[in-house]
Amino acid sequence: MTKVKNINTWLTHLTNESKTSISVDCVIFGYDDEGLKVLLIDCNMPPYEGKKSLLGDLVQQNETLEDAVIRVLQRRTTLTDLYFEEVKAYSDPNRHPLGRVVTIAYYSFIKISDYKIHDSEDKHLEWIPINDIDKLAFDHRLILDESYKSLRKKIRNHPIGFTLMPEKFTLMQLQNFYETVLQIKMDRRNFRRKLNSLDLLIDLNEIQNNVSHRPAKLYSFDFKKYNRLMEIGVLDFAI
Amino acid sequence: MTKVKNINTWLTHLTNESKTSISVDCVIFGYDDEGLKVLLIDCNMPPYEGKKSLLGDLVQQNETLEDAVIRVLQRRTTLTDLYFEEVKAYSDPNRHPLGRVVTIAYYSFIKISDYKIHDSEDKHLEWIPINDIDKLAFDHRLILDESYKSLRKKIRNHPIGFTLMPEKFTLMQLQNFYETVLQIKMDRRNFRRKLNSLDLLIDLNEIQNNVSHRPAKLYSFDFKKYNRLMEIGVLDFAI
DNA sequence: AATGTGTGTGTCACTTTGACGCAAAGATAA
DNA sequence: TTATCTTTGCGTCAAAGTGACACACACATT
Repeated sequence: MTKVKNINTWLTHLTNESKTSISVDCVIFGYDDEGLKVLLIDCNMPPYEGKKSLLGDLVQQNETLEDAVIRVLQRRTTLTDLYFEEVKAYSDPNRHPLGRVVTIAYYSFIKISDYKIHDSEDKHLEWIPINDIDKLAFDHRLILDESYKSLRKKIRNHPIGFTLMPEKFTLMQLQNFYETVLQIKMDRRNFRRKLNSLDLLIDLNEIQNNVSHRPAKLYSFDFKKYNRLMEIGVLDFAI
Repeated sequence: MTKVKNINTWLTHLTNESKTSISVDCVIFGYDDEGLKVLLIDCNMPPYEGKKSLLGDLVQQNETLEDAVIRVLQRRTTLTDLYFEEVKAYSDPNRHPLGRVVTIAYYSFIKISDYKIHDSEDKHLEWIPINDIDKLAFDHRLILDESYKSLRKKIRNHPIGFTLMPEKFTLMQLQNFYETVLQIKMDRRNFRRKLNSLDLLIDLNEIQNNVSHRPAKLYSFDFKKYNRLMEIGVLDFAI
């Protein structure tokens, strides 16, 4: 009987030769009234000098990948309730000039105003509008593209968008958000009908003021109701 | 200016201390007329003696994760056109008794009849019906559950199912497949209408014979048309 | 008082979905 | 030969959802 070497069956020792470095890379999407942006950092590493890259770091021995992601995300933010999703692992042996580094990509999505960048130490850190991004260092352009695709899919079925709105928002602000992120146009009346049928918006009985046109009504999102419906599994959230 | 240590910005050397072992684990789903099964192997590793585990292996220095998956899948099969999907990375520092092993989980889905198991050397390898699986070694039960969830989602929007049918199949065989995998009941007439509206089945103008009831018509799947429609991006595949 | 600008609303035609019953085809048993 | 069994194949109806589309209103500005 041929002994099939397999890490899940027989005892094997883990040799150093087969160990590799693991990193996490985060596509940090940000939203503000200017649109959708991604947080990028200057990369000084040959041969990618002058290019920008995603934020990431090596995973330490005693932490999970998620721990590492939280570390990367929290280094420059005061956010505690961080949202992130795993996208994919990238493992081309030549993807990193320092040697073999397998990276797991994640994306996050935050309100730009909640993200405090300490200018003095982070001159090289910048929010770049998604449509202005050209080539990136490493395979980060690929990672970005696949993450963005993943985000667009996710956002239609999960209320991520609402966490990025101000506490009180108008329906037009919300629609702009979806149009910007999804890069599509939506019909105003149909959008409103859809949102109405979800029945997850709270009409605050307030209106905008100081706008030079008919003021819009303000709403907030009913997170409580959303969570309740999700728990009992009765929610068809789709925008 | 505080230098932010970051693998994507400044040169750092990759120390051995931060390197870890990486493995891939494959949830190999199989389908035959008895239903949906998973290929499992006996695990002799303390403390999991007597339990079963997924198939997996360590990732070698010069291969991608996908290479490793193909290696694991092809060890016991003659299949060449392997389908697999990445599910998620599992990185709990204590998930493996041999030491730290980060694993990336994949699932595959094949026709059981296409999978040749060499009995003599693989007595410990077995197809287990999905509903008969109890606890597994390591965190493999969790991996299985999340993979199965992922598969159920995928299968409604991708024609994976058709590759698991015999070349010629009846609509009832196809419906059974979806009912088995999704673990739901479907209305026969509505199912047929749906399939018909997709317009991807070829009516072979043949019927079953030697069945003790009205013989069903035989169909095959129009992979050519499917691929053509996918390329031009005009296909709303949903079952 | 007129203008500009974004807000708020309803309808119609079309498609999709879920629920549902009955006759036909072949094999088998009486 | 006939009756019975089992599975196939088909159509309709009501309900819900989708996409397209136009006009009056409210506020600020001039």
